[in-house]
Amino acid sequence: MPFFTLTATDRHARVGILRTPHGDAPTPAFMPVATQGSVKALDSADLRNIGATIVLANTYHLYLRPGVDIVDDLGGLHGFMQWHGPTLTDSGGFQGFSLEHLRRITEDAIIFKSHIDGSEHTFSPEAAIRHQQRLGADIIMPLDICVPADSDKDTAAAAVDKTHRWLLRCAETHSRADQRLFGIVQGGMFPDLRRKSAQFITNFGFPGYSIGGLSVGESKQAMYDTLTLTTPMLPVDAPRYLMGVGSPEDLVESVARGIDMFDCVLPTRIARNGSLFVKTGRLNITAARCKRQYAPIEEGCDCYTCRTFSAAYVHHLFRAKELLAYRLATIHNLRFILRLMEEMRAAIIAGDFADYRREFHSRFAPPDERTRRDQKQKWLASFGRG
RNA sequence: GGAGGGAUGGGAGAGUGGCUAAAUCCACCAGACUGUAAAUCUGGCGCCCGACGGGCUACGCAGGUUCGAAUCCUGCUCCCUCCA
Repeated sequence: MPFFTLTATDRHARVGILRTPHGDAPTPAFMPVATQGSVKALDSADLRNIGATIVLANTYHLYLRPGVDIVDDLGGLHGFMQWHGPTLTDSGGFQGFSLEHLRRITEDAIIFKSHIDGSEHTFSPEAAIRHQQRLGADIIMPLDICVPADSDKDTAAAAVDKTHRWLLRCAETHSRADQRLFGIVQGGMFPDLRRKSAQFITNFGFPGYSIGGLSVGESKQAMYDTLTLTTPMLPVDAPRYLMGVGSPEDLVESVARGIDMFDCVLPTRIARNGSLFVKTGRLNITAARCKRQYAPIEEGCDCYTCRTFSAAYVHHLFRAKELLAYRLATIHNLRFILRLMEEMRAAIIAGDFADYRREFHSRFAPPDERTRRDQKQKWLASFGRG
């Protein structure tokens, strides 16, 4: 059986199936993020119950703690976290971006100063692959270089070239036939760089293609434009994975542009901070108006939280800082996203994805983009990074 | 009965003549979070106004000193500790 099969298309939007040694995952697929071997606040039974089919973990974090040898000893990621479905690991490339001030990049590797204890760790392309082979995920990523959205063209071009050189080294090191190594397209917001990257990478015939370097500070329009341009350059018969994306509106827009796989911390992170997805947008559950909302968070939602508890209860749990708040909120947000994926797949199969997309945007209001940008800056500043 | 100490904004608690509508923390109100250094962060938080400025009322109560008082003085009320 092939690794990936397309089963339906509706203009650019696609439905398919991903086959791995640990089971299948229908696409478009959303992968909840289990950075350190756990989708924060949930266990694998919860994941199964909300309909997750494939999850993502992070090589850098698991390498630092507990160490890939321990994960390996316990049967790899699957045995370690007792999730027996499909898995994917990120290489640590993104930490070269998110932990910018804790690393330096040479021709050979990304050299990190551990965010845990300050110790130094060299992530070469080869090491990133070796570690991922021990973690044992079904799909693995090459070590790439991700640059901020406002990078100038020289910076973005240099990152693309190095990503390409590293990709070859990763492919050379990669030896486990049961793990699929994807290629990653970079290129910042520059159409010609994206084109160049897509051409280079597709030349080598990877089983799947990731689009990296998006959702790194650019406007939504810039991201959508880059996707519109990049996706058609990738082979139709391989899965396209948009890395790190995940707001409901972005998922819909990306599926419309032909993306098959996603991962994002947004649903789980904002859940822990009391922001919950509902039909019309986001609901801050800690808001005073929820104190006496005896109805569920979202009427008609099929998640465990909404089937069982009132919004007032979840509101109370957050106010009281009860740990259950994080689990119930995470279950709700992930279920919202996974249901969104299910609905999109159904709409594509039915051939009315355009209607679904229109209907979605007519009711779902994302946060104001200016506010997002301003708040994000302040957030980074609070970390001592501007 | 005697000797001390104390009363500050919703709570705790700084502040002992102007830089104080009053630190800080909590609570409260609102917002943000996109391949997770994130159960985090950012604002707001006396009242009023034609508001990136202005006015009014405020630090137990009542007076007083001073150009100016939460801060000094007098009296009162209440609270706490110790001694009898």
